[in-house]
Amino acid sequence: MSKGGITIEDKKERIVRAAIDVLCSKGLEKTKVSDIVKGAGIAQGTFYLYFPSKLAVMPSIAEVMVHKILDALHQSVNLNASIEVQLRSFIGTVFTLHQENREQLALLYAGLASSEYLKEWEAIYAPYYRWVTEMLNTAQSAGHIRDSLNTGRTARLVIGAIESAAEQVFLFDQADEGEIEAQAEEVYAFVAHALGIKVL
Amino acid sequence: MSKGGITIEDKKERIVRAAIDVLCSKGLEKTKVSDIVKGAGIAQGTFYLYFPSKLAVMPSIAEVMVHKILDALHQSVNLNASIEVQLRSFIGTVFTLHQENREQLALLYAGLASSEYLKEWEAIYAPYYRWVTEMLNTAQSAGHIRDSLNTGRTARLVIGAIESAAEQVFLFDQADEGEIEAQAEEVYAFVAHALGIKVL
DNA sequence: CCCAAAATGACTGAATGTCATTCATAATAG
DNA sequence: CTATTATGAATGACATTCAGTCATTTTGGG
Repeated sequence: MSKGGITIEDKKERIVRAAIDVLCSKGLEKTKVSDIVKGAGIAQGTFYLYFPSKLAVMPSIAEVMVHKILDALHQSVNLNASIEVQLRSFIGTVFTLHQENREQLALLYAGLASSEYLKEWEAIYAPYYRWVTEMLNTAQSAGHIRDSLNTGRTARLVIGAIESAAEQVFLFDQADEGEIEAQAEEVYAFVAHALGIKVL
Repeated sequence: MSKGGITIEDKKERIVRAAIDVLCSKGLEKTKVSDIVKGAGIAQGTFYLYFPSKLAVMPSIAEVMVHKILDALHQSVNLNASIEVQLRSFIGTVFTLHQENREQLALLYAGLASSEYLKEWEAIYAPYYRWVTEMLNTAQSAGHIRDSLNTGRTARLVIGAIESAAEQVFLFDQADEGEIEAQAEEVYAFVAHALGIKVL
């Protein structure tokens, strides 16, 4: 606010935070820019100094979410463990994240899909894809998964499969614990076979 | 327009058709209800006799798209062929459809994801899931795919994997022919292994 | 150095224009 | 004549814009 340049109070960040808050509680359609600026404690016009339109916040929100996912994965997936164990924690983590952030994630898909922001998805997801590709590379070098797969392409397929499975359980059904567990187990078997995991 | 009850000119259908047209060319945000009614040749207010809001057309559009997908699949996938051949035509068909209707499909994801219509996805996709489940059931009974998989759950995973692969090629990249072919081949291998297809 | 004067640009919020939605009325049909 | 369906102008809600405000920084004359 004053002193030595520390508290520059990044407005953009505050807007994104407020946007996530409001959007999650009111949904995409019912969220007014006036709600967001109220949450961020700024004036209506200020919003437009940082984003050209209401929807333009979406890519920033997406980045925050991908960060969250990667953080969680870094923490829970032990890259030195066997590929089976890694895959299980991967799936568990994604499922937990979807359970805890279903609104945010639903929001994300809606917002990014809308409008012209689809293209940005690729860039935003890039670090996620890279991380999984790396994981597959290691496993492949070690001879734990089939040689015939292309790790880059397959990373996307793995992510797609696991995320769509998680979405289905948490977004559409209000599934009970057993249902969730069964779905997680099914994805595990599906992906494990797809990767051609070799039991040693 | 008059005669014996034949040309009742289903307004609802005309609205949906017009909506698909306009939405595809202008995108979700830039499409005005006035554009849709102009395309359908009706008055502004008439729209609201058939749909409670602009977004409410989305589920109807989704139904049309799922119909289109199922029609194409019925036509191209020979249920008497081996599961390998069925899977290949399945993938080919989905890829072709995504190539030819990328705007419609992008639109669809955006529109359904928006707002409260997410829940309807399940119902709209049901026949699609059922069809794939049936395909897997047959293959499983014949011992062509692994016994351990649950066909219902796996049907969703298969659809998810194939569709997300197709989206990625056509929505984000403007991939060349070779890239598309490579992606299709990779999904085939992925799903074939996932299903545990047994070579006879 | 010191202090006005001038420049800067982040910030504001009322004003504007664009739609989605509604509603009083008209047309049509049974 | 009544019920149903259709109309399109009127309404109100909002996203976006813009003419200013104000704190801070820069300038240059003493």
